[in-house]
Amino acid sequence: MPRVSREQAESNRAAITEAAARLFRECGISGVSIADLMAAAGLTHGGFYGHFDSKDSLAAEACGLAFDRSVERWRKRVGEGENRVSAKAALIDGYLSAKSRESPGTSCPASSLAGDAAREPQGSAVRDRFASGVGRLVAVLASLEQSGDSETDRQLALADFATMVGALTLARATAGNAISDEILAAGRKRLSTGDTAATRRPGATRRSRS
Amino acid sequence: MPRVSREQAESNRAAITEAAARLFRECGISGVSIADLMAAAGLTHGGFYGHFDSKDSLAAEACGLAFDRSVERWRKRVGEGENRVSAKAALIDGYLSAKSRESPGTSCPASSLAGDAAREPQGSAVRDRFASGVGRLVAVLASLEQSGDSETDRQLALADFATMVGALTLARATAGNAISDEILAAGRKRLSTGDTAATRRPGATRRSRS
DNA sequence: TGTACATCAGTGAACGCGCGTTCACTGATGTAC
DNA sequence: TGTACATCAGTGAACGCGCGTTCACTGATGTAC
Repeated sequence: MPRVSREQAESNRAAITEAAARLFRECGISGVSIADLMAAAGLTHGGFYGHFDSKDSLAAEACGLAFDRSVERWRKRVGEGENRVSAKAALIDGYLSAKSRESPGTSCPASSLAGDAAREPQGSAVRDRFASGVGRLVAVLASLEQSGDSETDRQLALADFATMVGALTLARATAGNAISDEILAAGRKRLSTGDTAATRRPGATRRSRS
Repeated sequence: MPRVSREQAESNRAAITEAAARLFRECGISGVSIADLMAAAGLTHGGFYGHFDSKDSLAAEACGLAFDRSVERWRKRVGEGENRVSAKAALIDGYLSAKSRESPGTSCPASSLAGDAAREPQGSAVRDRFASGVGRLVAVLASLEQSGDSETDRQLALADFATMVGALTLARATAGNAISDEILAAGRKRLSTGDTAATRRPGATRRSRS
């Protein structure tokens, strides 16, 4: 049955990358074997090196693909929002949801792959894709801020993104424990109302907002 | 040379756990072998099962130990602060520092082990220790809030902690790229000034604070 | 206190297993005429 | 358009390696008298 059309081969390659983008996010890069990956794409393991130089090289491509998809989805949601505030609220509520917590394979790679990326050697392809992906997601978030100053917008977006990634990551690591839902809720509240310790310090007046 | 005093054996066991608490945070649980661990404790790999039932069982103990140390350090810093505000500022500045980013082996396990914990099966000992550790760190943070309402204090602490963990995790995953420092700085600013998009929305008045 | 012996902490070889990677092979695809 | 042949995508066995775990062994420690 071997020797397949060039078109089919290209589609097989894409299927491997797609499977990798999902499985690496679900199980970690070292948690998935080449055989697992190929089986998920409907192939046997031997053909792998006809498509990729190494597992690492696939990991970099899969990481890039996962970020591409996330950026794409964020942009789409932003386009659907009535205004920046509601678009941002939709993004945050989707991000910090139980559904998102339970589907690491299809949700934000900045959360599901951060641990893997942190342990890749500096200068590795996976790390490069990761950093670039984070930058692109932050840029989408920054486009929704309205401080009037682009530097401030970026700082706000970076802090918001850190809260989103931290809350989702911790919620996943504690799933099954009551604190997991609490973390998601606290993250949503922080990002929608802006409540922080500083705005809550005694003597500070709380502003109501629409 | 074998057969060592009971006292020495106990100290060897402690050395293995200490090494594991450091190496697991640095390299991930699956990134360190039993032989690595034992060598780091000055022993050979064969003696491992005289001390622990399995690698998993050691991982749980090491995870617990790492959190114990973090909680201890946080409490100590809190005790040293002149007041709650300055204690919290010291905690945050230490947490979101380049030094902390570069020393995952001795800093907060909530950041360095979150990815590992998320991929452990639910109900596993490692996950239990992780969730319990997160709860204890959040409790220390909550004791520094002063909203006047303990439920609110807890929510503020959970959101702050998510920001801290997210910023440190992302900073580690992007270390070597300019965005890494930006993330740490944005996290520090958010947690010290309370700036969020909501407090920055046009028309919102910023309060100055001491 | 001193002696004789049982215990058991640590050693290092060995186990089975799964991994990333390689390779000889197959036979449908693509191409040259 | 049809034929003959070279190409090469995919197969499955095999490779070397490192892993978690087991085990027979050693000899200092701890204990019973």
